[in-house]
Amino acid sequence: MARTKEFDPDAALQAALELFWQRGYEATSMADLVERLGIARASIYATFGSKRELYLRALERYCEQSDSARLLDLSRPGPALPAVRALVRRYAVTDEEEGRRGCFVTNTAVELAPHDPAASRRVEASLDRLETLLTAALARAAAQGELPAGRDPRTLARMLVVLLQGIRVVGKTADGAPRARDAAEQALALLD
Amino acid sequence: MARTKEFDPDAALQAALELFWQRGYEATSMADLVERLGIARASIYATFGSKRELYLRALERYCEQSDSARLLDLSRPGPALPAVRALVRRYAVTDEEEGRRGCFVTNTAVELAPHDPAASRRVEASLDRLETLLTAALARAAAQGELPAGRDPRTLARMLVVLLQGIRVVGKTADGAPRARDAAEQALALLD
DNA sequence: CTCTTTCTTGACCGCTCGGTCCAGAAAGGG
DNA sequence: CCCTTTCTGGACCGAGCGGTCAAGAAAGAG
Repeated sequence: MARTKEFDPDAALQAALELFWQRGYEATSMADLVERLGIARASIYATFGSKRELYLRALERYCEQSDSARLLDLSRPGPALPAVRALVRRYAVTDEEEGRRGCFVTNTAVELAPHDPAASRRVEASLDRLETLLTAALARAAAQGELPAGRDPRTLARMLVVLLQGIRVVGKTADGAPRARDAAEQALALLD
Repeated sequence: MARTKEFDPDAALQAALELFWQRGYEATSMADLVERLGIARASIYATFGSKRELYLRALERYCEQSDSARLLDLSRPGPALPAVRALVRRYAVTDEEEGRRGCFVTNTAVELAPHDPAASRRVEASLDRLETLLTAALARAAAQGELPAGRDPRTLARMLVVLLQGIRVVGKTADGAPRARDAAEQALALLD
């Protein structure tokens, strides 16, 4: 009935996600996006509405991707504690470029959440989701006798969630890696 | 010999600090600063050079202020562990406005450090300083028998530094407070 | 008082920002 | 094949950006 889109909106969203993730919201201009996505300005607006809406869509996509990846990591049958440990350690060991980029949710929490309710809600949802997944894994660990007595899965999960956010912050600086690694190992000592 | 300044550069810097702290670098315009500082645009440029230099000066000032406050907190003679605990807890319990503002160093780490070497260096210096202060306090605690055997003060300090950064991140969202509180208490369990 | 020097003020600069518009291209239904 | 509909590309928009400048006001030295 009418002309079809020439570009793949999903690929465009992914490209936008990567740019916003790397540079943040304010520091990314529409001109940057036009260049990176390889499509015209008007097509971006026709497809995504506005810069802010595009950002929020990208954030949503990021959350979906990392949520499903973490669900996979933490829900494998068998021992639960090693999976938790592995996840925390993976946050702690990153190369410098990865560290500079950090976590898109963390970045959004700091840059936009304080004055953007929609962004804040998504950040909150993402943290909740991670906390829930970790709590479930730790509860499973407790049920399987992997956890010392007297540890509360939810409280432990909260500590880990907060610690992971901190790791993404200190990872932004040049020599953040050793700090992050030590911090992760020390926190994991609470699981022994 | 010549006309004297009519405004107090120190007060102006403090006002700029508060504005940058609240809104971040990119989201604060020179027009905002002119309005808030109550002095003319050109006077700001004559005194501080550029928006970026003003920001870095404000950051430096913030670091000096919080460093000396924390030095006072952590260097009081007597038991060292309660001071550490109190500091961590003070990070964890904040009202909503304080939470939204967060920590200026954390904010800078996320927004500017990845692409501004000068900002990155200052963030790093501030984290180093906090780590050093905490390490010293924990070493003192260990020497006074307040700490369980087998705990390394530096590693513990790194864990706390990272955790505090995380607290400042989750505090940005609406219901971050309970998460932060639980996380702090759980982490402090490592000091028992 | 006058001269020199610095500070203050607000108009002004070129540029980039996010966002819109329109003319033309392309695709499918009749 | 043509007509309707949507998409594309780029020129274009007003607003706001960071930064500069020139003219006048004020203060101390002589």
